[in-house]
Amino acid sequence: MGNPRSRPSIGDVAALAGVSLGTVSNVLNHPDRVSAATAEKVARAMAMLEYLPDGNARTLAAGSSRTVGIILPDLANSLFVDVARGAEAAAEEADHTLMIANSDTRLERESRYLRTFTQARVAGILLTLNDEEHYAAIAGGTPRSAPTVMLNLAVPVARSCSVSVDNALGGRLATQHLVDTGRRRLVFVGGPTTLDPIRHRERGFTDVVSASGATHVRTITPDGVNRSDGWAVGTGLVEDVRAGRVDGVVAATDLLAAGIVHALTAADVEVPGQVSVVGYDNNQAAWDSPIPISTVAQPGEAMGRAGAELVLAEARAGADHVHRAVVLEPTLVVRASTAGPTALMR
Amino acid sequence: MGNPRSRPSIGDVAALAGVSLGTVSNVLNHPDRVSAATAEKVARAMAMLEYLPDGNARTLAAGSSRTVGIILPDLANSLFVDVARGAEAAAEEADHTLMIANSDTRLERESRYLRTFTQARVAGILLTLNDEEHYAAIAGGTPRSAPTVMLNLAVPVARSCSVSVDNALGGRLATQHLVDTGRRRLVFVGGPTTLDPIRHRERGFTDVVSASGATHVRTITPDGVNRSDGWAVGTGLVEDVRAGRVDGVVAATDLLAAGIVHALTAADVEVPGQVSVVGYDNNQAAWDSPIPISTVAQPGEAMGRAGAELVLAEARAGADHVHRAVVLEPTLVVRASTAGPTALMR
DNA sequence: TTGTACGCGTTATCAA
DNA sequence: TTGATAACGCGTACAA
Repeated sequence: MGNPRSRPSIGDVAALAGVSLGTVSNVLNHPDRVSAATAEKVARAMAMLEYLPDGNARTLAAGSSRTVGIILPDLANSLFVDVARGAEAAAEEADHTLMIANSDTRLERESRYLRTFTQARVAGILLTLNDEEHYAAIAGGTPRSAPTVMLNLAVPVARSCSVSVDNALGGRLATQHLVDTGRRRLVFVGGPTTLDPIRHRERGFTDVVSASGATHVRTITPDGVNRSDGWAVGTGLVEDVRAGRVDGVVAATDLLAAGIVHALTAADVEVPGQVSVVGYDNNQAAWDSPIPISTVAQPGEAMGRAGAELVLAEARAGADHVHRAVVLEPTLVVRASTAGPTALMR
Repeated sequence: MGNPRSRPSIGDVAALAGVSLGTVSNVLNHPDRVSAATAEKVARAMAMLEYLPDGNARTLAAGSSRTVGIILPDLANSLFVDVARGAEAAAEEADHTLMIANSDTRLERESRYLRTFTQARVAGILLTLNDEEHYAAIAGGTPRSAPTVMLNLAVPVARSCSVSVDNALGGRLATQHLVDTGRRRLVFVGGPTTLDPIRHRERGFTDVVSASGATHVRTITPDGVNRSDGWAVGTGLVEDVRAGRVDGVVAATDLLAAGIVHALTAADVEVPGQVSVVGYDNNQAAWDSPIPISTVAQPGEAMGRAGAELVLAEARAGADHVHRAVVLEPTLVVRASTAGPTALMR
């Protein structure tokens, strides 16, 4: 069994320890069924040979592996790094391993990694999407696979578990904060409307605006949600702010907000003196901005953790599992970009 | 073969297509050995059953998988995200899949994921370390495994391939730039001395200092390399700068540099008017700082790409592979924190 | 408590 | 070109 070039197999261990093959397997998977003495012998043999069980053979025989796969849309976004952290912690506690794949928000890659994880027979898959269309495309075209929970996107609970953040609440939080600090002429800066979370944030915005009697001056929809897009938006807002037509901005992402603030201050508009700006995500971009930006923090780690726990629970439950939709709550983080006019940055 | 609950196997496809099992395998792995007509039949059967080959059985039989594993120390550092990107691109071109694991710089996790990848029989492993001690610990205690290439740390070429960046050159680049712009009283801000790359950066620093006749005022060694550490360092430098004892700072990371600049400007010290500051890594922190920070950019994507190519080459070559050590060159990125005194931020 | 034999889904070899 | 069959390394009933 096993020529010297290949890695030692369970048979080599058995031979060296002078026990049967099944016994070695037992010390690995059912230590209780084996006497302390033999367990010891076997352990020594394994150490001598530097034996490492073959995961593929194991998974093949057992039916599923002790790995959880997570598909992330953007590793450059610290939110998703937090998600990975949380998922990993939960997986680790359940004695599982987390494997991360980066989809770059591209549908083709999302489904490719989904396929890869499925073929690997992972115990569960965490799929992080922020685009409704991608979900629709994926929900249709994928063969039955491991338990999958959707992260960051609320989906019909009939189809799968999901963990999402209440984006409408986040929008309300940001907007209410502006209203509470005396702002009345508000602008919402969004992004591509296919991005589900952003649509919900805008809904929260409009809810508060109408309830509070503030004015929804307008919604601006840049092509993207990055700093450069924000810069363009901010430049376009300069005149409105100077004329007193706008005194508050809710941006759908921190990068957007950072760009807006940058453009505004570059034009000598005072933030928050003349206009307050709130971002979203609590990215590094928010606290790292010349004027630290107030923002809505998403519970990334909690999301990852909840996802991993759900998917593992589903893996255990099997057929009689019922899907659950967990909705987490974002929180407001107040910084200089919305403080009172006196709290200018020094 | 296969009760209705489990996924269809290659046997089910064979039965439905009316061919033998081996033939189905051939259309999958050796399409040339099969007639167009049967290939067509089989393809149709696979589609009907939504057949997906089992990766574990595949690698078990074939000996190794078409997956490359990468162990990253810190997903929050954009450098490593770039590395992952490059590795993924190269893997994809070779028709392989990249799996990412996050070690958080913890030795225990580094070796755990190494074990996981080894058990999974991945085609190759990319191990990103920045601590010499961890390398020593790992080089000793790991059973023979898949081809492994070290990223970010130059190791004896006798032991494995590696892709690293010339940190001494980076240190020279940063320091020479300071000297070229008229700075003479220089401080190096490092970090834990077990961090190999940082030691090399400091060596580059001292090389240029002595060659140029500038003064090495001192080296400061904070506990960590983050923004808060930088803030503390910057605060401590205020008096030295005011007194003209220090006019240039080379920091080992951008976060450090950002903290230093932040502390300095908060104390009304002009950057770069009174003191220039250079960072390292070209992180988001560098261009996102109130005063954008000059820095040394690491070729992260190139590093990942080279690593993946090396590891795949080694996997193909087998026994007669000879290790190679690739050393990449960093580049200087000049921004406001070192521009002439007139180029103050507005 | 320990050993035997079979099955997991695939690849690869060899005949036909 | 196609079909039968022996590995691949391990988990697990079942028998001893």
